[in-house]
Amino acid sequence: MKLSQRGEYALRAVLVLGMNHGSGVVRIRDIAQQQNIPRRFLEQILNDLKSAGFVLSKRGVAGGYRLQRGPNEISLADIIRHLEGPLAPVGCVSVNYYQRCSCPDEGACAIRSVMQEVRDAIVGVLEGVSVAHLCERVRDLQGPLENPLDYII
Amino acid sequence: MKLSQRGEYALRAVLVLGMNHGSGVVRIRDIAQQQNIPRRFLEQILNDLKSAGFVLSKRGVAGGYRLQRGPNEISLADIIRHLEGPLAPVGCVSVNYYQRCSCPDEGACAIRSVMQEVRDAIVGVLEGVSVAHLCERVRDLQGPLENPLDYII
DNA sequence: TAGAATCCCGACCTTTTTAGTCAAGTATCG
DNA sequence: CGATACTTGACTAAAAAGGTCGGGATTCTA
Repeated sequence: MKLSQRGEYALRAVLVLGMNHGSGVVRIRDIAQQQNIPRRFLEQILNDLKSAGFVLSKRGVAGGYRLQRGPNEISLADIIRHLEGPLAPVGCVSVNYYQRCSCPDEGACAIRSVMQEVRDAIVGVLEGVSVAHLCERVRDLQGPLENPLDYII
Repeated sequence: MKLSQRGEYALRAVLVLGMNHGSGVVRIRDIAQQQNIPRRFLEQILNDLKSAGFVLSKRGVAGGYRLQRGPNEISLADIIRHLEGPLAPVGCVSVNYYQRCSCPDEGACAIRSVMQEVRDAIVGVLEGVSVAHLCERVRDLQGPLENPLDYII
């Protein structure tokens, strides 16, 4: 039931971009430094997020990344699904990535019905939280600061 | 956010033992056949469940496995935790297997607070379902049958 | 228009995990 | 005794995880 390191890094990076939304692009280097993420690895991840349409990039000297859509249009579920595949604990209860399992009778499988509930619980939380919500939480958790740049994400 | 094949097999096997609780032991072979689980692999898994104290075994001709504790004393959370480790999606919100993560300030980490909720949601379901509950669901899902042996799990 | 900064892309690498398999041994029943 | 089951530990192949690296393509600025 694990989120991979890659997935966690992606969320942290997106959150940084969320906090800086509206004020130009942010460099990979800065995100990596602030978040303790290996720079080269983060490059790879952001590239992936870019081809998935979550972020945009700008090349050259004043280059960097920013969110493509608004922070309130991206849910954590979206991001994690793209990076990790199904949110469901087993394929046979996944809505987006259904896969039949090897049990004798799927329709009457009790384990499946429990996993269904687990899936719904997970999705319920993750669909309900957008990047914008996440940014709000950052502000709530850290109290009001003078300078937006001082927020530690 | 995945349950491994091994974990799924374990749950299925335990459920079979749950359904047969009180009527002696069940052979590996029978569980494997009924549940489409590779026999040798299942041996390994049951052994693991045995050393963890979930099941007991009996050797020899009329040998097999049965639950060690009562079906209502074993929750799915227990089993999965033993097999897969933490239920939490990230180590920094795990109660039983806590591990610090690399983010700058864990206390004020917004992602962590969301993952906390995800963890609680997962644990909420899985702690609440015992093997006995699972057996009930089997009966509910399949309707009342003549012979207890006819239940397909 | 050169050069520095930045993203871009694909290949590569190492370690760990997953999903099994297998052989030989030990206990038990009849 | 001998057939039947569990026991134990080693072994393996394939995939995933977690990165690293070199060199290319853009863009800004002096």
